[in-house]
Amino acid sequence: MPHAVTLQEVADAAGVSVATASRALSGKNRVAAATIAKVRAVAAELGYRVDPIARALREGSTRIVGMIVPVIGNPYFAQLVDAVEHELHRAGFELLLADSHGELAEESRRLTVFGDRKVDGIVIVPSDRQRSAGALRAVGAEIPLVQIDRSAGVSLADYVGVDNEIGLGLALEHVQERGARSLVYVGADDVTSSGVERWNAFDRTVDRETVAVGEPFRGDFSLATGAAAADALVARGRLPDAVIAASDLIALGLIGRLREHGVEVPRDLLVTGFDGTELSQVLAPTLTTVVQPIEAVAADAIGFLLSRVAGSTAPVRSSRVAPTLLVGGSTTR
Amino acid sequence: MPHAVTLQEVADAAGVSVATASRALSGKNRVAAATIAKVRAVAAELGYRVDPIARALREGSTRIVGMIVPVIGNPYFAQLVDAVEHELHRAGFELLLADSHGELAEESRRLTVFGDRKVDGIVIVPSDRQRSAGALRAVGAEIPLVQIDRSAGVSLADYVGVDNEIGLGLALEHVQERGARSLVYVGADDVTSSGVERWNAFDRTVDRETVAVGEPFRGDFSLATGAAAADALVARGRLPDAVIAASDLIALGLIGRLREHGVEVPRDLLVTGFDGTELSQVLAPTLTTVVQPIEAVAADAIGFLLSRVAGSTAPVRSSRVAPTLLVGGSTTR
DNA sequence: GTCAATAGTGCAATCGATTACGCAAAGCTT
DNA sequence: AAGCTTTGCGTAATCGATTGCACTATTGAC
Repeated sequence: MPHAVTLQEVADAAGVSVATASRALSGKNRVAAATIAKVRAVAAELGYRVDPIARALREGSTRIVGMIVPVIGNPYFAQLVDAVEHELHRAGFELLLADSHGELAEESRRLTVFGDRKVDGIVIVPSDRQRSAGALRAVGAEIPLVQIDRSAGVSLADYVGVDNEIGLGLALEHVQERGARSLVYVGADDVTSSGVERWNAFDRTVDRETVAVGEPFRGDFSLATGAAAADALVARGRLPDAVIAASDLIALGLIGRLREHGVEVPRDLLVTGFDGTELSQVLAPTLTTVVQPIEAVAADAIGFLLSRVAGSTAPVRSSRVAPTLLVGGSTTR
Repeated sequence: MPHAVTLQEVADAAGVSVATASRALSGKNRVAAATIAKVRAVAAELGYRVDPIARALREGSTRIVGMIVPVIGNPYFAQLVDAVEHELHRAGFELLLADSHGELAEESRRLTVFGDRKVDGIVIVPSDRQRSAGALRAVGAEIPLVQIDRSAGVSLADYVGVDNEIGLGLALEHVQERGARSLVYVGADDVTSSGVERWNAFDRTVDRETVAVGEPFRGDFSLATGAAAADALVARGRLPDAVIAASDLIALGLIGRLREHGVEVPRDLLVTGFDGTELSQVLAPTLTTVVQPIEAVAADAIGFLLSRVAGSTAPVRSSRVAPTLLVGGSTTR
């Protein structure tokens, strides 16, 4: 094994002390121009690269950011991880990933490990709107932390997410324009902030004077919830004109199961999704869905995070990114 | 900030030296039983936890494993990451994740970073069957490395993946049983090992005496390839009895786009997938697909990797896990 | 009761980089 | 030319844990 080059070796080869070599490379203190050139040349020739571990020990900074998502298997989160990773790499940070599987205990354990490992910052999609707060507050007091997509309290730490009110509004407006006079909401329960917000947005925005609103169906954000909702709708007998789903997975699960019951979308029923995952745009019918600008959300979140990492003590910020509506086949007959 | 407890503080509180404290906690050298008890009690009370960075500097081991996947957005890889992460956590390792986006340069850059960061091991899905080998060999000489799902040469480093020959065989046999007399293969190009292996398996296994084999369509493993293949098939005019797709995403993209052309699966055409992603089992029609035992693959791979981390110098191993066939609606009329 | 073996512990080096401090040489002021 | 400032660089401490070596105290053998 070609034994990694140390700063000491560079210093020796350049005929200076390690201290000078370090300064020459960082350029942070006064060093003669000639010395800088010499040291840099030698370092390049020897292929010197700083040992991130030694630096981390000394500096207390690892240039690693930890991220916790509830389910990496959900394509929306996969895309989010991808976007976050991209932003971090641009800024020279690595991504330490953990999956909480939606479990509070696991989430809190991972947070502790991140603390021990001295990550420079944490990006988290809190698993529980209320009960995640404790662990977040504790860790957030020590390490810059940004909540993304979901929140456990916007006063707790910086937050970036989509504006669910706008999103639901777009979906509602659209199906009403397409003539839907009876609606059912299929979404997630009150455990997550997105679950609450989307339901509230629907509940407050829908105009009960002009449309009939059926009993909502609420589970989680998965395909399975969509499928279960389909069964329930069919069992109820009369189908609504449209279903507003709180995620693309729910919508896809719903459409798929409805088809098994002989119910075709959009022929018998309109459906809208939420997220704008790639997936929703290739299957048939393509989904009319509220598109989250994932890249923008990730960029904002990492922006917040890195400004904190750089020492900003600005008051807690909360950013809501506006989604757009993408009209597909699921509401077009 | 509650200032992390150091070993020095534990030692002071217990009235021993740091050396003894360290030995008492690790239990690796002879220390009086009473001292061990005392130190452990004090450590627990103070909430001491070793600083992984200091330990890493001293030991040269980080208890971090790096993983590189081509596209985290592909649900199959998302599930693979999930399974790998699970196995690693069980063994007390953290996961540093990077996405190569299928680019060789990016892949090699991430490998270098992993080396610098002194990860204890690397799990990689090589992006290129041939051209990934160089970087893999270089890094693999220094750090335990296991290839998973795809390979850049099974003699290069340990490898664990599905047995594509068996998988394709299952799919072929199944559609023939269902009466298909003409087939088209839709898969990935020769850049990846899976692309090559699945095509070869198809090509060698299919019995050209009893079935007509149409011109294959090859792209990558994405939805888009499936959609493009659908366009091509329709453009050709006569549809085959069945399409054997090399991934679930391809199959789903294909089915979706075919439907837009008015071609229904399985009514007009049978389709089989490959991977057994959760997704493929909820949409309608559910997919007949070759199910990869992802957990088993991940467990084997991490088993190989950790035995190397522990110092094994056994000859390079290669493990093929047998897939099974899950029959769904896409081949059932 | 002497000597060797061994258990238990502390001192100090080590991993590799960063940086406070101090010293010598050079430059500047009056 | 004496005094002061500035420049450039080396010495050594530091981050926190692990461990080789040395030293003392205890135990056992004969």
